[in-house]
Amino acid sequence: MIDASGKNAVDPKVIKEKEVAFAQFIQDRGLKTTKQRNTIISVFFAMRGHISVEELLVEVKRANPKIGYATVYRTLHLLVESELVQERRFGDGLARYEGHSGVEHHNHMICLECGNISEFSNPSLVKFQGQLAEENNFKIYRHRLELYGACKDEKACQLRKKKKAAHAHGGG
Amino acid sequence: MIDASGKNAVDPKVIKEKEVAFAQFIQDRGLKTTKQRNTIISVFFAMRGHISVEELLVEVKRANPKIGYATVYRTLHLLVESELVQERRFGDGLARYEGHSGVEHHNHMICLECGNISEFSNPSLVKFQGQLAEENNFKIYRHRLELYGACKDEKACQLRKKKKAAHAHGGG
DNA sequence: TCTTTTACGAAATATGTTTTCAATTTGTGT
DNA sequence: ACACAAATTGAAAACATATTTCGTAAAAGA
Repeated sequence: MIDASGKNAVDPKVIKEKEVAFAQFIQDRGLKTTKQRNTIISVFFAMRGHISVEELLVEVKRANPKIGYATVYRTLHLLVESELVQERRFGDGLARYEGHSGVEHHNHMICLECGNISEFSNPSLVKFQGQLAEENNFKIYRHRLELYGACKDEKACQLRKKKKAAHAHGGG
Repeated sequence: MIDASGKNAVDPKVIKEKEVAFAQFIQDRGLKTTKQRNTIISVFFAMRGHISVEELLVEVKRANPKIGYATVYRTLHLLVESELVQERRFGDGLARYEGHSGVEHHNHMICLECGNISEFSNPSLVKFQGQLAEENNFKIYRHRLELYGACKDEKACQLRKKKKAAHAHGGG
C-alpha cells in the first residue's frame, strides 16, 4: 500500500535514485524504456516492505489499469536481475519482493500472529556462519536465516493484526 | 532411491520404529490402516535424504503401480502432522520431506553445484539466535537457516553431480 | 519517417498441489 | 461372517502461482 498520509512514505529522493539506477540497467542491457515499466518501478519503490505480486499489481492498476500482470512479473524479474530488488519466499507460497533493504545480507523475523516481517543483521552471525562453513568444508554463496515466532509486544502485534485484517477487507 | 546394495540402507529396526509410531498416530486419530499408506510409509522410511514427492512416487509405484500421487500427497501430509516427518523447501519450487533427521532442529547446507543437502547443528548458534530474538523483542517458535553455496571438495562434488545426472536419465 | 527490435496484454500453458467424486475398503457392531 | 457407516482411494478436475505464446503496439536508431 502506498502511504498517502505521508507518515511512512518512502523518501522521494530514494525513489528517484532507484529509478535512475534501473534506467541505467535498462540501457546497459540494450532494453527499451517504456511507460509501463516506469509506472511499475515507481509504484514499487514507493512501497515499503516485502511486497507480493498481487499487492503490487493492485497499486499498479491504480496508476494504470491497463497494465497486465504479465508485465508486472516481467518487470519484477528485471528488477531482480538488476539486483535492485531481492526475491524472498517465506513459505506462504508467494514470492515477495524487497527493494528497500537497508543492509545487504540481512535476515528476517516473521511474526506468525500479525504477519509482520522485520529485518535484522549481525556481524557476529556472519562470522559464525563462516566458521560453520569452514568446519563443514563448504563455500557460502548466500544464506538465509528466518526466525518464525511472535512479537513480544503483544499490544503492537494485535494492533498490526487488526490493521492487516482491515486492509484485507479493502478498508482503505 | 532405495539403496539396493545395502551399503547405505536405512536400518530395518529404524524403519520398523517409524512404522509403529505412524500406526499409533493413525489409531490415535481414529483413522484407518490401509495397504497404500503402509506401502508409502515403508518406502519413504527406507529412503534417505530430502525426498521430493516425485522421487517418492517413483519408488512407491515400484512397490505398487496402482497407487496414485494424490494418495502420496495425502500420506505425506499425515506424516508431517504426525511429526515423524518435516517438510522443507529449498527454493527449487518443490516440497521435500525429511524423515531421518538425526537432530531435532538442524540447519542445512545446500550445494548449488551437485545438489547435495547436508545437515548441521550447533548449540552456540541456537543460543545466538535466542539473543538476537531477545534484543529484537521477539519470541522464536522455530527457525530456518540455510547456507547455499558449494562443496569445497570439488572432486566429491563433481562425482555427486555426475551421479545425479545419470540418475535423472534413469540410470539405475 | 521508415525499419527493426523490443515490449505489451490477453490468453494459453506449465507446474506443483489440492480437491472432488464415485467406487472401494476398513473398522465396528451384530 | 455380514451389514453398515465412515474413511480412503484413484483418476480427473480444479486450483494457485508463475511463465510463455502470439498478434499488436510502441520505442530506438537510420
